[in-house]
Amino acid sequence: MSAEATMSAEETAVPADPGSARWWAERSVADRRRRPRAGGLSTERIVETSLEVLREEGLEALTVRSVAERLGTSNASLYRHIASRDELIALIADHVMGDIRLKRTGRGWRVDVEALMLEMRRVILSQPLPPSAGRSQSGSGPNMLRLVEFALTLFREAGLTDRQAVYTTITMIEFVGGSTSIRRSPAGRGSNGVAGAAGAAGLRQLLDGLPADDFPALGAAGNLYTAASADDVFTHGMALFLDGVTSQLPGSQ
Amino acid sequence: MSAEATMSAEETAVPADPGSARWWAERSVADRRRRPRAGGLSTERIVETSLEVLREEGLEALTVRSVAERLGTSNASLYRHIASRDELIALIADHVMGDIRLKRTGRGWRVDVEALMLEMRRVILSQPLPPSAGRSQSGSGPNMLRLVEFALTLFREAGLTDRQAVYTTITMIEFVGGSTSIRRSPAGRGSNGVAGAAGAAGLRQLLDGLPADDFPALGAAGNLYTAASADDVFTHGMALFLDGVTSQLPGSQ
DNA sequence: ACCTGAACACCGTTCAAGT
DNA sequence: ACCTGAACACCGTTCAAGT
Repeated sequence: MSAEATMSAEETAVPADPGSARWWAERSVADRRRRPRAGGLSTERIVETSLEVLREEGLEALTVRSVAERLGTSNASLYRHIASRDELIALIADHVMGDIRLKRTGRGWRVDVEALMLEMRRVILSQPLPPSAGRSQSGSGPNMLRLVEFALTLFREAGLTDRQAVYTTITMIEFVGGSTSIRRSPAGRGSNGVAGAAGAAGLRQLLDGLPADDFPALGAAGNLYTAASADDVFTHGMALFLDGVTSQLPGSQ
Repeated sequence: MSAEATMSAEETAVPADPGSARWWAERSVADRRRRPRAGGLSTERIVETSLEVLREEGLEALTVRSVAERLGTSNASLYRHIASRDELIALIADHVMGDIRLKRTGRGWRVDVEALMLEMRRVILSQPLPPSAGRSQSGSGPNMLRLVEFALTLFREAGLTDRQAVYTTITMIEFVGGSTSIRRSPAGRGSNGVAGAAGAAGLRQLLDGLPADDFPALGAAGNLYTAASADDVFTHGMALFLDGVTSQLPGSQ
């Protein structure tokens, strides 16, 4: 009864944060009572066009105005389908996650989880939205739920308890998200190919300016720190994670 | 020689991305030739005032204009100390990391690393900048380098090779960063206390709307997924990480 | 019912002109 | 050398008025 009161209050209360679970829930309800016209605007067309803008001009150029212009309408028209720019970004963030392919190899949970993590990383890095912009807003979208369902299945079959499977799934998503958002050398639009090299040179320059006495470990391992590639670090971190999961399985003494 | 050419070219080439290693390096050079006046503006005063704005009104209210007004100067004056709003955010992001206390317990590497991770999480969550905004721009700042030095020391003393210590340190930072930026139920400024409860209710509502046949695992573990607290998930993920590190130590067969 | 021109209330950033 | 008024070129969002 009090649960029901909570449910119905959600419609009228403070508007839900774009990308939050409640926002996705309310949006799917609102979508059902929508009656689209042929040839008219639609959320999908808006998202598709937004991706074009992002790919060609980057996040800062993604304005309600630029998307409307590309669609040949007034910017005010978009507000019939999205309530704010933040909602647009939330929709894009989950839409892009739809590119993640979920498949079993038949060679055991560890191989499958590893493949899933690599696939997540590939999609997050190749998508035109900066990882930092999309991540916090995509966690509860339909495509992410699909991924959660898949990961839960893998971990349960591996032998984890339901509770362990849930926690491990969330941890996996957080880890992949974290490892894709830091350290992409010069993030953003002005991406000339020199990115990686410039990043390493800048780091070298930074370490050289440090007082050696205060940073003995960085002095000793600095070259490795400078040279560490994001791919290698991810591979290492993924192994740590998988080893950790293995140590939680019933069989492992 | 070609290395020297690279170094000197960096001053004149494309401006460095705020928060990137090169940006921090160039900034520390520029800072040395600055000659501040008594009672005048300074980067520190600007950062301090920005934190006030953030604490009281949130990220969207943090404008060059609002900071200038609070300082009693023209907004144009800030551009003598920062080149853009993004630079301001990068400075804030690292400044806040200075609150992270680095200390040894004397009870072994695992206890120390665990304390460090909890301390990072505490500071990142209590700082007024949304984790997603600060993270990608703080990785190479002076306070983060201090933390890297400390973590490298712990992992080297634990028995990891320099290469393993470097990769493990980066992985740790990425993991803590990732786990703090997803799933803070309704991120942002409108934070009333009901945050967590509303987030759980929204998630419940979302799962209830799912076709049960397509989501068997979520159907079975849905309650656990809805109820999982961010703290518990972090504790679990941290254990996975530490178990993974343990399995890489020389002693572990 | 849908769409949109025009306006509102802002932004970040620049620069010529002041002290 | 430092500071700043005023302007430039934008934003997201709203809403009355149209079809």
